[in-house]
Amino acid sequence: MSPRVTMRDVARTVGVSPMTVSRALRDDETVNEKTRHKIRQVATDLGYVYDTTAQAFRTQKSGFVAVTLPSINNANFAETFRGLSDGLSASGMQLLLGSTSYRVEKEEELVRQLLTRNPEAIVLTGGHHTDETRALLSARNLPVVEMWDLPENPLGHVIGFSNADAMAKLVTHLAESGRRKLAYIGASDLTDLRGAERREGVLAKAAELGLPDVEVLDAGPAPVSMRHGAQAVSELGSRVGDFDALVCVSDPVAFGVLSECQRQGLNVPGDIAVTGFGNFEVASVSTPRITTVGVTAREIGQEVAMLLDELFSGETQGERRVIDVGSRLVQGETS
Amino acid sequence: MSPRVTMRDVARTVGVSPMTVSRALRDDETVNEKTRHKIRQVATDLGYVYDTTAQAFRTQKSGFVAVTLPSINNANFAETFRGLSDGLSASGMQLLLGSTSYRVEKEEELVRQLLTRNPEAIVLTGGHHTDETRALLSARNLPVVEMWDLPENPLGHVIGFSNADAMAKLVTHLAESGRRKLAYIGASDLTDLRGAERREGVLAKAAELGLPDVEVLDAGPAPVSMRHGAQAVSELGSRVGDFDALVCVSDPVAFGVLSECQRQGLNVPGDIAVTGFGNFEVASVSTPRITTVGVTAREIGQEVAMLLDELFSGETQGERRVIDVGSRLVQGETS
DNA sequence: CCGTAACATGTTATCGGTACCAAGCAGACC
DNA sequence: GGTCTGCTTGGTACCGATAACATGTTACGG
Repeated sequence: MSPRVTMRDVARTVGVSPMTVSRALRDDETVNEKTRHKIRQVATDLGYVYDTTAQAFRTQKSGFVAVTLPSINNANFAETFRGLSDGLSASGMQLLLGSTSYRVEKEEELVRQLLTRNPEAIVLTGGHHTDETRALLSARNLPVVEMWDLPENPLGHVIGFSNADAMAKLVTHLAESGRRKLAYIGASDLTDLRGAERREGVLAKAAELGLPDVEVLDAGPAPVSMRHGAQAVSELGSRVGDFDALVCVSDPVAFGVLSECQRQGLNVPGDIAVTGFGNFEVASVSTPRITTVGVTAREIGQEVAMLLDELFSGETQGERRVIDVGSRLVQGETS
Repeated sequence: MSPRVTMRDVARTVGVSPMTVSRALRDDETVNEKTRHKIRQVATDLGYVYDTTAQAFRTQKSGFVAVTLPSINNANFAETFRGLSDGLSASGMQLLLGSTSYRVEKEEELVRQLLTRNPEAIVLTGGHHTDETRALLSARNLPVVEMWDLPENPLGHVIGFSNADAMAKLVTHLAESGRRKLAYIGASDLTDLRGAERREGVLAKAAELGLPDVEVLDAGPAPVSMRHGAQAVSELGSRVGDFDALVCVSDPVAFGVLSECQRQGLNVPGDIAVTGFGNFEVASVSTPRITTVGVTAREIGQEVAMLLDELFSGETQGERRVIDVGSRLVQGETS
């Protein structure tokens, strides 16, 4: 195998020093324009490929931003990732993506692994982490951003919203529309901590408004999706008549619920209301459209990107930023 | 800022050479077990974090596998990514993800960028690439895998299926059910080349079966999703009555189409059939369930991972692998 | 007691860029 | 002419790990 072409080779061919080649390829304007041109030309001709690994090593700047998502297969997180990716592409940063499967221990392992790549910043989804994760991150002098949540005890910057508040808006809306007997459908276990916050938000607001106790229906372990929503209703059988509103942890679950209700001949919203979370595309396209809470998934990613850009360009000096992007009720036709 | 802790520091503290530390941390069994233990202990105590960048540089092995996807916000590609990610995690490889937005020029730029990170393999979605991309890849001695397609002129290994064949199965099924007048709904432009293959598959099979000409309806530029399907039907207005089957480029589009049909009071499948592609969750949960073609998104990723594992472990010697994972008709209730 | 093997550890050079400092050279100005 | 300034280029060391080779140490049979 022929050894790789390096700057040295380019330099020798052009008749300059490697240093000049390095400068030319990074568009350093102190290099004479003709020289720069020639160097670029020769580099292309020789099939030279810049070695970012070497650069990262020498400069101690990896050009990486580490990102952890609970799941990549979730339209909202994917949108956030896209917003982040697009927003950062200008600055030349590469995203290093890892998926935690909604589990903090997995997150810890992932963070440990990602840190060995020397990221210049790390973006975590959610505000729940193991102590070890917290320790690992605070031991380093590394910008940390938590998103999709408003943690009480943030590790660094925060760009998120309150899951509990968002659900409270829905419950209030349902109560105002005369719904009384609510059921909550979401993941059973405590692995999905954002889901747990939503559930608590529902229970708290219902209690505050003096509604009867909300029944919590188990849709199985996280991540729950359309089929789990459908199944939950199916398992409920005739007991579905006990409720006049089904509050779901997410739009996909709500869609599954809606679909199964339709299959059973129930009238939504006549017989029963259904609500979701996240303003996924399916909520606005289904018939009837699903009442949900809109969160600005894409913008969260963009905001994070903007914040990181500022940090990298040195405009911002460390002061902790906490941005609540909020959420808004999106009234559909299912309530 | 305190300078980072390196192997040298660990070595000094333990009283051995850096080489021994290196060996110990990589679980080299030639290192005495007590020594190994002590080194690990000290490394933890000092807060040492292994520097993969330095390792990658020294060994000229990045530990990266580069992956390009048309879109991350697509359940099927996300599943493939997950399969790949899970399958490779054992081998310690990190995925470097890039999104092409369904454009080959974007892919070229991405490939160029990814190559500077010295990936040990590259996985591309689809079989269409610019000449420059092909040149870049063949200039390197790098395993290349193309997936989600069966390209005529593959760059390396292939794990995919025929998009045209898949659609042909649907058309055959529709024809056998007595449907005659088909419309195809998909992206208009030629950016989504997989979509284009599907369209051609539909047109070819319809012609072969002697069906009337298939009308191609424009759902806008790629990527098209639920809302575009709904909109296409909406724009069609009363002309929807001209058709007895709507063949859609993907399940999300089909769902949008189905939903809008329901909104207009059409009976699916009584008045008109609707079909999708990809066997997305929405197809199996919607009411009625959507007839579609199942592709094994997850398994494609797993297959790629297995292939790469073999390549990395040196079991396989270069011979080009072409795996057709096929596709299968999934009959729903919309046809 | 010696040679040899098996095991454990150390030494040196190196991967490909680039920070830092030095220096050559042309033109301007006194 | 001498000096100074600005522009352009070069030399050297180094980032942190590890491959390749060398060395030291112990065990054991003859």
